[in-house]
Amino acid sequence: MPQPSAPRKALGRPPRISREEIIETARRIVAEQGVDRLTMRRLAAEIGSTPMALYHHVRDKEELLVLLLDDYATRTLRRPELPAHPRERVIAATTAIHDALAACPWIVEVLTADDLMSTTALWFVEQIVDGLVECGLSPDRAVHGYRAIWYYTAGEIVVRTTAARRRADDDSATYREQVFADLDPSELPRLAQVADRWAPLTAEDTYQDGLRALLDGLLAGR
Amino acid sequence: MPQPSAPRKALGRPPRISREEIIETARRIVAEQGVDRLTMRRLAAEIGSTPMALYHHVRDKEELLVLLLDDYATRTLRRPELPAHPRERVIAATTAIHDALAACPWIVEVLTADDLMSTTALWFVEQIVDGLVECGLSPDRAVHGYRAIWYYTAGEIVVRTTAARRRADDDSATYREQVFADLDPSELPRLAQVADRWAPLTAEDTYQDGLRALLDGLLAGR
DNA sequence: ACCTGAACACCGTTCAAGT
DNA sequence: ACCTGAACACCGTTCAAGT
Repeated sequence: MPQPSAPRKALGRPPRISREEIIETARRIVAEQGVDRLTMRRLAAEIGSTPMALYHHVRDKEELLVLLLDDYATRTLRRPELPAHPRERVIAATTAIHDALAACPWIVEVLTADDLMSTTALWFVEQIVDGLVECGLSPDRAVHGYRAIWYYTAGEIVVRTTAARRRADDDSATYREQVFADLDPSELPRLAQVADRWAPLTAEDTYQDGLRALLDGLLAGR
Repeated sequence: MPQPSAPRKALGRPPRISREEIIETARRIVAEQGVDRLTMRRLAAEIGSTPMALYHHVRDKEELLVLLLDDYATRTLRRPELPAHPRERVIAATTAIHDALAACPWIVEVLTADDLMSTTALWFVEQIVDGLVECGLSPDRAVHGYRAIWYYTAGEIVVRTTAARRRADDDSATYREQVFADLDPSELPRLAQVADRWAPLTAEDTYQDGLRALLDGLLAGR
């Protein structure tokens, strides 16, 4: 969401605060205290201004968050050397996005937006769609395939991040333990069977495995 | 999260409001006005009581939301006749959960919780894990497979729901159109190629296709 | 054009007291 | 045991006015 950088007529007051300064400060607050603490009022205070001054530079809090995600993406999403083999290229591009987002838990609030998180990410989407086409999918099926990959990836991040947050707040972990301990083996035999391994099993990072399975399935018989 | 139904000593004041009444009213508010409008204060007003009376029956707003999801699950998740064939059983059980959640957009706030949304859902999880085992996966791999399916499903719901919400607020749709219209075909050729079909393509419901692909991949060569 | 102050219309939750 | 009233410590945003 780049603001127009066309030279503006120097009429009226010179600006005291800039969009850049706002985003920079917001980034610091989020990094130090978490998204929950990022409020327009706190941000204004931190910047040494008033809440309303911010509204002259961003439309509302929603836009601020999108701006922040965009800033994060351009800052951390470096284009990697991608494998020549198209299937591996899809894996590598997807993993790059995944890892960048997963390292940034506050993103969940914004992430759940849509498929288009930032123009910076478009290059990665291009790699994925192109890789799928080179693997033999029609362009239309490649877009659908990209969507499936994105659902899987977004879901993994959202579920894991929220689970981690709960774990920090604690208490609900014990609730799950309780449920699994009380399972009736005659009614839910499989779950009873894996009950005591559930926590470590679901804690394992199987993102790549699932991604490869999904990709295999998308490309099967083509 | 069932409250203990053991008969309580009838000491002190008889309760004026019950947990059931709270959940019932909360459900009505959410149905009529959306989750955003569900506040402790509004709920209390609607119930003809004070905010603080609520805190005698639920720990906090978080718990209220979980209670509400649980209520929704037990109310709408009817166990369907499942196909005998294990692969199709996994599909059917997953789709049942998916459809119930997808019909309930406010869920996203709570859903992103963890893998354990409600004890009512456990039966469906059992069907999925068991189906995967019968398809030849080890119990451990079956749990991982279930997780991958859950990531995909949760992701689809979260992404679609939030996209729909944005569309209602509008304005960001035009932003995406703009981005796709301005694509540089020399830099992002595939995206440029599908740019004008992007909206209809991503609007298509391909949940089942992706799910089947994922399942195929999880079961491939086993 | 850019910023300020005051206000509006809210939140979730705690605390002390009442019945 | 259950409920009330008042208060605490906040929110995002609008509006009218100042420089």
